[in-house]
Amino acid sequence: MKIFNTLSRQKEEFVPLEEGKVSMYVCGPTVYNLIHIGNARPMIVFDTARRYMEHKGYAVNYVSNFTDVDDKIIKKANEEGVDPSVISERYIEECKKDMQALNVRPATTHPKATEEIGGMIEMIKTLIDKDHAYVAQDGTVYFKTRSFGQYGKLSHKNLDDLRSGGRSLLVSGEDQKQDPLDFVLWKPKKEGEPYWESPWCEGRPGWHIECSVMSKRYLGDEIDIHAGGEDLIFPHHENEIAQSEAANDKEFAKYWMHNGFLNIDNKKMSKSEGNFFTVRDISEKYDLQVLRFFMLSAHYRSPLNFSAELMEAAKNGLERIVTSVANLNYLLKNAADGEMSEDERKLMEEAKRYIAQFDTAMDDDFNTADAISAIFDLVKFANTHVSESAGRAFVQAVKDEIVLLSDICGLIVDKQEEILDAQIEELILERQAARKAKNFARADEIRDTLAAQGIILEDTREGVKWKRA
RNA sequence: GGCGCAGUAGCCAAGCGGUAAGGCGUGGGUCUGCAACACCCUGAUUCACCGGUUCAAAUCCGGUCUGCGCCUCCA
Repeated sequence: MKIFNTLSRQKEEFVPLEEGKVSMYVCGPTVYNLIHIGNARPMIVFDTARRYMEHKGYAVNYVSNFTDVDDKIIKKANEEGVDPSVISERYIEECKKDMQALNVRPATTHPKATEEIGGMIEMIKTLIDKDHAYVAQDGTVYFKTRSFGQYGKLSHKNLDDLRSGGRSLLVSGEDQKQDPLDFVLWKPKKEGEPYWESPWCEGRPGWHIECSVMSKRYLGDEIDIHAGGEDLIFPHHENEIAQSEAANDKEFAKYWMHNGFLNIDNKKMSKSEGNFFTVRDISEKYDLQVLRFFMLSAHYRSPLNFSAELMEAAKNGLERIVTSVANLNYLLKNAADGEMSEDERKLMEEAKRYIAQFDTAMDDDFNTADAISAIFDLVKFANTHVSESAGRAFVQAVKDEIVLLSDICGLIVDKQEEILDAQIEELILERQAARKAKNFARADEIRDTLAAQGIILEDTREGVKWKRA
């Protein structure tokens, strides 16, 4: 399995620190609002990476944090006149709902920044002891960026370029920095802000130190994979590396993975542009499986454009897979028991090729676009070769394959059959009778009535089927 | 200014040295009372443009054009 490592800017063969195990940290959202569809991309793609690695037999320890102390949370809390924890708890719950609807599995651990303050103070102490950090007059603790020789290795920037970047780095309070490149580890509280006691002042942690500490606590000093959006490369991840490696004297993460950005109608999503969508917004119009399918249809490192037309196309594409599985379920009902025939066995051998095709794609830096094309090939195979005459074992085997591959992508394609209420059931029967009597006007009338209720009827060779619109 | 990414059919998107996957859409056909599903056929003599390397290039090198991202909170 190869993974594109931002550190080397190359695909590298994945070799875990410990055989059979993977430790993975994914930077999670700041919970001050409902998550937007851009937040959903890393959740979906790295959840898919995790699922694939588990499919390959790795035990994956997957950690993803919630940043629950931050300016935006405090601002919102002040607006509502409530404690910041009310805001963060609320949006953590909402985020978990969205994740579930996206079929993103919960992490092994979801640490919260506010519950890890002790560890942060410890790490900051260590950094001060090692002379990688210093305390300014007002109690702010800064990381001494130039004390970490490898600073810039992830973002491939050199310190002098950063300095001569043209922009003034002197924001308020910046003048007490020894160097404009230094960044905050701990900052003093302001009036009305939540704060914690520390050896330096009552205050709260800087953003970057959170992830260094939570990663260390739940995964150890050295981890296999650290992931997040590409915008986090600099400064967030660069700073994490500096903090962790300076404090622990070990390589922080072996592989750094970054997903590309999601644009809306070819523009960056932003509230001021009016093209800002939360996951919740999308869920009102689509099953979120469609969003997931859409995001996996391109490579995770490519920029991805979101639009209504593209969602429609994704919806239809996913539908093709779901329909195929529904057909197989239908065939399963009346299929004959017994061993696979010789022909079926041969066909199954052929079908195995698609699994190999899928694995090859995923092994190549999680090429989900290619992997999904393998699922489509399998669907075509099923639609062509599995018919009423097929035996149960064969139908089941083909279905299992489609479901397995879809499941690795986190796509639910085997829809549980619902029980229709008696009234609808009766209408369907009445329609059948009408059709038999060639009373098509009545038959169509019933079909329209049910369609208005969101139930679509299809008369197939094998009988009447229905599905939800 | 620094660093980086992208440009493949109407749309989306793989391929990254061996002669263009897949999906959506369009049009035609088979099936069907009709519709839907499904299946078959329909699509780039060509991969932004110009040069170069090579037996061979969408794939490598150089240049041009266009779009985009990061360098500040941001997935």
